[in-house]
Amino acid sequence: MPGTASRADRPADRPAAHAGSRYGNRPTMKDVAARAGVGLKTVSRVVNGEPGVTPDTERRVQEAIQALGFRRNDSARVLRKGRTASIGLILEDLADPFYGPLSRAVEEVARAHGALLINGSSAEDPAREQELALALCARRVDGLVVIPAGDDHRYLEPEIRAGVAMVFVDRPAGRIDADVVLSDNFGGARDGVAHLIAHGHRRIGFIGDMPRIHTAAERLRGYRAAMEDAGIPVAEKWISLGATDPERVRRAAEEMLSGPEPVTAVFTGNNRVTVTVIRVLSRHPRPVALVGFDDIELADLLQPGVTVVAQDAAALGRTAAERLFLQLDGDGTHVAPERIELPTRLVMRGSGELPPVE
Amino acid sequence: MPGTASRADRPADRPAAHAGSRYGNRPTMKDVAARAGVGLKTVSRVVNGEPGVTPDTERRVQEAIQALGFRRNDSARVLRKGRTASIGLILEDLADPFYGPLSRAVEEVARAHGALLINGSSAEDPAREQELALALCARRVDGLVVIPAGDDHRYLEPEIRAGVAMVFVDRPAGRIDADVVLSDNFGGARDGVAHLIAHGHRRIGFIGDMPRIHTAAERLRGYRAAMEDAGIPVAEKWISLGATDPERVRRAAEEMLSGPEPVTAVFTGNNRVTVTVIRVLSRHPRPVALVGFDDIELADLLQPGVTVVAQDAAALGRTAAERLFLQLDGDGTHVAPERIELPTRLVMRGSGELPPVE
DNA sequence: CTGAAAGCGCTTACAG
DNA sequence: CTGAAAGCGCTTACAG
Repeated sequence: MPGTASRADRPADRPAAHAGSRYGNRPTMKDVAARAGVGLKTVSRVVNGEPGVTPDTERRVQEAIQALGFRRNDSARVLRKGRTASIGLILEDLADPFYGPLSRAVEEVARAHGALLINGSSAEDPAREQELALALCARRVDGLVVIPAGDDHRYLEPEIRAGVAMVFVDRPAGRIDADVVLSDNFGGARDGVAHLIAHGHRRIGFIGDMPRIHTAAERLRGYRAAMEDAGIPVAEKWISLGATDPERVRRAAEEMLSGPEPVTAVFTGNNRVTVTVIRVLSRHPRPVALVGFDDIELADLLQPGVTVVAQDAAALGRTAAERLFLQLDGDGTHVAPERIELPTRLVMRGSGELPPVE
Repeated sequence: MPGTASRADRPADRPAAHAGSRYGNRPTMKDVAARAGVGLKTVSRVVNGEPGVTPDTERRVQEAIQALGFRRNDSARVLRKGRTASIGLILEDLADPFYGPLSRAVEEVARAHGALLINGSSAEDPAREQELALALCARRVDGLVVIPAGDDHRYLEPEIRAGVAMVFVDRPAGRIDADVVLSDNFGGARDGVAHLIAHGHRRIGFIGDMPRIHTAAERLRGYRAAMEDAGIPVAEKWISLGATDPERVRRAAEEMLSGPEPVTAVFTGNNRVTVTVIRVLSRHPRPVALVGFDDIELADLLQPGVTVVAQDAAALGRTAAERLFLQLDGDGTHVAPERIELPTRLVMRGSGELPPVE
């Protein structure tokens, strides 16, 4: 007899499980209900641990679930419930050691709130950031943690109005009012450069990232402030901004280290720049002092140890994610956007304490 | 007049957007259809760029989309279409520099196939791995790339039967037949240890991860093979396996470096162990040779440079993800599980070429 | 070229 | 304690 009890709703000629078919052919609550001889709602109650099911009924449903290998389709559930229990994280590059701990911290907070994390790398491309962010919104993530690549986020306004929680980290949002969690880039850089000045340097180079990146601009501002505080006029040839690829950085470093009045110290604007400059300095004939923004692994074991302005990537991620869930878990009263700034820490290891050598 | 044209289906007293409500109150295709004065299917056609809509109709629909700020709910779309265009990646710890590039590589392949990536850290806990994997299956990811924490993956069999693509990376699947992408852990370790032997060492220590982890066991096997090939009997006190936390590793290293017949060289079983051992050796009175499994940043700048057996984390991720989409994009013919092994590379930088010092 | 009806797999709001 | 009906926001399969 065609159309058995358990699969009455499925034609016998339904294609077998294979790539391209609907989820193989997974059993649904309807299948479980048919097999257990109960209603759909009863299965739902058992699956979700809701009360009001007799032990005997429950047992029959559980047996059917086991026999069929049923697993609730959370994707369907979500459509009905409204919340997807997932958040998105858009960062520059998952492979960058700075973002690993940040990402992990966001994940831990999400996990504590029962949410999954969807990760995406913008590759520092504003168009790709936007594409990713909107794709995640289309998937209806509950919230988005964004490390901005672009400087105009008005494209997210409709999403925010629609109720998507949003927090920007590491760099502020562009042209919209939103929660932001930053390191004290200005203060950290100023302290790092002041540290070099305190050790007798006056010709200090600054090699940073592209100036359109907020952190790069802020750190440069810190450099200028420290120099100005010390009454040292800055020669523009001491400053080099641009991509952080090794070739560009190498050339920049070699240039400011040569000529009649070379710099005696360098302040590097982020971890990738620091690594390349360390390589250049290791082959340089005379000692040059170095302070780098961002900590790097093994910095303490180099000769000399690398002095850095360290920021706490995990704390940035954690703070941002907590802020996100604050928006999400609120009672509906609007949470006013805030700007949270985390302190940096000067870690002295030797390279920043070298005296100037002419 | 209550119930205007555009929102005829929404009661006037519908709660305003706030946390907890359904997606704020996003417009749906139905809203767009009402506003444009067309049918639902026409909106669907325009949104999905399907043919068969007159320019004039299309314009009206586009205007309604703009005015309402409509964005298609991909989560609903997915329910109907079957494929979610998302894959999951379960790894040990996103913050570990080894997994960053691997994860990024998986993301790039996913992106090329139009899929999003959901990341989860197992924290080396089999229970957490299972919880995560099943949660992702409940979300109906199309496929799963798993770096196993546990050694029994039979719990995934129903999911595989249901059509979820699955590839294991870095470590093999436990007790199920599935695609696996590995580095040549045995061969790499054997070569690394043979390299130390070739430089005159006989008392060589091995400090590795917990033996239940496949990579740790394989690398130890490589160590033993190299020693046996050279006819060197291994003293068990030269071998230390366990957690990779700095304290444990430090004690293990100090122990085998002390006593009447200390080791003259150490082979370290992964990047975290290597870093700690470098710290120990930097304070040790006499030079000790070192070869580490996994490359580490700045290894070339240390004194001496650190010789390593490098594996290509990005290639592992890329290969695994490509294999996953091979399963997914297939024509339905079953793809037989394969075991793919990627070569490692011995990178000589100095520490592995030090002669034995008694 | 266009649209009404049915359905994806669940939950909600009710009614018994 | 239990279940039939309606609905979440889309797409599919048809019919005009």
